[in-house]
Amino acid sequence: MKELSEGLRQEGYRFTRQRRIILEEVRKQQYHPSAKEIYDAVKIRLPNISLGTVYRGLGVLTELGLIRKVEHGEYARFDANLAEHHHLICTDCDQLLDVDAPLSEPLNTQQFKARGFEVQRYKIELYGLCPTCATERS
Amino acid sequence: MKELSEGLRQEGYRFTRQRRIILEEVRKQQYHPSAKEIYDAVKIRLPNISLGTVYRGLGVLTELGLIRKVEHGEYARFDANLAEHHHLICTDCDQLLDVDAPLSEPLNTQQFKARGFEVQRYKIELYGLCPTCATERS
DNA sequence: GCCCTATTGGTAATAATTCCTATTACTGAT
DNA sequence: ATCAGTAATAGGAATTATTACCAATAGGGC
Repeated sequence: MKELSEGLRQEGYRFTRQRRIILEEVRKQQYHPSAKEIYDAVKIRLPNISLGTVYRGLGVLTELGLIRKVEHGEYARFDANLAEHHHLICTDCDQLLDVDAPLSEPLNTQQFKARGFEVQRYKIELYGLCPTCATERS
Repeated sequence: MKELSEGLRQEGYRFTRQRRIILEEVRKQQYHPSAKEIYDAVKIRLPNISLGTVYRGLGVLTELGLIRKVEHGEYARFDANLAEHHHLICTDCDQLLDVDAPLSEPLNTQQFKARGFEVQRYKIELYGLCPTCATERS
């Protein structure tokens, strides 16, 4: 949690019990929890926490780079897995899955510089069949 | 418009004046209009059209592949530019811009097959500085 | 033109996210 | 340790994009 308390202080934020527990709970989740799901999990430990605090906390954690926000579909999801990975959205069952593998050929971000874009990071979303649905089709 | 009328019929949809004009107006827009902006533009030509019809029309057009839906930020945006291109979200001014260039090295989608994923298409979102903001920084 | 059914318009409902305000709790300095 | 100043919180209400609903209308195959 040192990265949290120091990260917060560096940006002028405060290290609060709520934010610590929000981060802990996001890290416990396996599958891209929504703000509401995180709220429910945190609420067990902090029964008085409000949904607004969770939203604000998630925003701060995202800003600090301690979690990732995945915007897809009707609500945002959060992800504490910071290793390079991409997301597959199954066009059959509509699930969001991790593809835990870096690209075999990393994307050359320099190529966009010629057009004036300075790329800092990128996100790849793959659409197709997840392993389960792909098997069922064959 | 033949691709629209035939595409619609193929899927059991009907070719209506509303859908035709929605497509025409999306094609007129340069910068990823929102559903509301399309609604406003269509409303000039069809003053009685309802927002729900525009949403439904955009959904059908997206399903037929005649337009693309770009989900980012607080609302969805639509794009009639079907040429391969990617999107840059400027981390400074928060604008969504087209990067009208295919990748110098196309993404190898076969690499995911080994993990059981059958990739049909993919979307790359670049985050960084747009030409305007990049210039202002230097 | 007739009939069947998808579509429309208008409105109400839904749901994610943000906003507002009084209260509480850190923080840094004394 | 106490105090003052400031930022964060809880709780609820407000906002807003998107969907759902339903009676009336209009494609389009015959």
